[in-house]
Amino acid sequence: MDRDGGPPLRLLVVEDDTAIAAPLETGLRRAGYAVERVATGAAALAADAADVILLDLGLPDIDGQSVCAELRRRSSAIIIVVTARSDEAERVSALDVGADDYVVKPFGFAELLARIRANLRRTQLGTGSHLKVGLLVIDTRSREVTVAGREVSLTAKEYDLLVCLAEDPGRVYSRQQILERAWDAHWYGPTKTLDVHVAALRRKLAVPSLIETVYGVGFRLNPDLRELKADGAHVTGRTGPGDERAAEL
Amino acid sequence: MDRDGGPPLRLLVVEDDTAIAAPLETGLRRAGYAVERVATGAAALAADAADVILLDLGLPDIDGQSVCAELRRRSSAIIIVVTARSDEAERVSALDVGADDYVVKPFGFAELLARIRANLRRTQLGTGSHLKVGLLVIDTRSREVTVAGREVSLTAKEYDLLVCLAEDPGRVYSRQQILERAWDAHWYGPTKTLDVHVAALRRKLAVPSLIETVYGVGFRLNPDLRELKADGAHVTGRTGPGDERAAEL
DNA sequence: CATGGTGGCGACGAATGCGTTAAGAACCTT
DNA sequence: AAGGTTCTTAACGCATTCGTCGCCACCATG
Repeated sequence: MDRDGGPPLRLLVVEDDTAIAAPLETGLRRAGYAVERVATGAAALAADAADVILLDLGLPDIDGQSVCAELRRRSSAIIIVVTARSDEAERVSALDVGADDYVVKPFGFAELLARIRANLRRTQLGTGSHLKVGLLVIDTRSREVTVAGREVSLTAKEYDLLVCLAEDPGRVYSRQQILERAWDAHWYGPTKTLDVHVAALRRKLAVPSLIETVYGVGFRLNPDLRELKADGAHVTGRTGPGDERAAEL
Repeated sequence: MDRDGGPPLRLLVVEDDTAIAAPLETGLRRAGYAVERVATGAAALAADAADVILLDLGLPDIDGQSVCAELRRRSSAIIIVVTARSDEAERVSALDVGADDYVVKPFGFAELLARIRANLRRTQLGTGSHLKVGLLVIDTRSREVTVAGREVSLTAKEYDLLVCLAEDPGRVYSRQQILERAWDAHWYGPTKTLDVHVAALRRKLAVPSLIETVYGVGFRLNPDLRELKADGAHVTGRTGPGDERAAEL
């Protein structure tokens, strides 16, 4: 959890509500970050350079989106915006103007740490704002997605869903986990809508085996798909049903 | 919950009702956690650092939310609050001050374990993604299972069952225990279905001695099976021509 | 060695999970 | 307000998995 070696990463918290900011600050400090905190957009823009910026979009002075855009203009820091539950539009537009990621209130502290780490990992790997999984390339800045070089245009939900899976290729996510990440933090209700979106995604990506179904569990992104096979076949890959033949190899 | 040979995760239970805490404690211990238990908020704040904190909000001394906030201030542990069904407001505010998740009373033990695991997975603290027992390797991230390097594809129940046994190799689990963990917290019906699944597992794993039967008690995973011995028996190793049990369902 | 209790496993119907299509609801744009 | 997207829900058919039953093999007593 603490990354040892090297100077501590500088983290800027932009949050006006002290009740939220205070525990956040100490928690992040504990996790090994050098934390600075400001309460307004103006102060954020005046603050020292940071490696990671945690930006609440509901600020008292300047509207969050402008702050985000301006911060991006001045620095290449990782910007993670914090949004209220319902505000999908705001979230998307923040991402459009340069945020790298978002967390939805109320968010768990552990989740926040995980998101920070995930983004750090990505940028330190030199992949910048790109998420690559075999044939699939996701530009998280522009929200552009290409499969085998061909660009695909996705809706907001489709994109979120895909990014969620792409953040850890090969890992199996339950429906609940996906819904919590790409829909709402504590989704409660039917999960059928997810299937419909998965179907839409598969159709658009045009490589059916990219998103695999793990029967009775959930979905995962196929990490081993390095080239376009003429696999006209439909449906799923791995964990096939009663596939005893796996025993001989 | 063996995280690649790392030390056991430390788990703190904050609960004043002994009738609830005691079984919880033993159950969690059995699941591989190093459990400490305290009965008051004050004691919780004084306790040693933990990786996971299970916090009942209805404490006798300090109000739960303050304890939660203070715990978060001091540690980046995963905090899971326990609330009564009705108390949604309290639950939400606990999440606001830093809790990572919640479970609602009355909760099933299996659900609790699942919640804990889910959060560990999320934080990648629990990246003990590999469960190794001799020939057997379980990747809990991708749910891939290999025996002596051969990949085996399992159904959801088979996988759960295997993981349950693999979490403490060598330990003998009663049928009831296994059913409660891999099926549902309160299973009262016949236990015959378990036998059928064990049979399926043995067939798929193709190493019959991996899952051992303890007559009159239950099952256990054989922890001492370090290599594939081609001892006399024609059942192991390569899928022989006459061995239709491993080759066909 | 007979006997009752226990475990192994094939088979089959029931239950569940999944993919798809289509229709309504909510949203954004014009 | 109309026309377009996008999201959600319902419905249906198919595929897979699960739980039960039945039969036989095995074990532990006396």
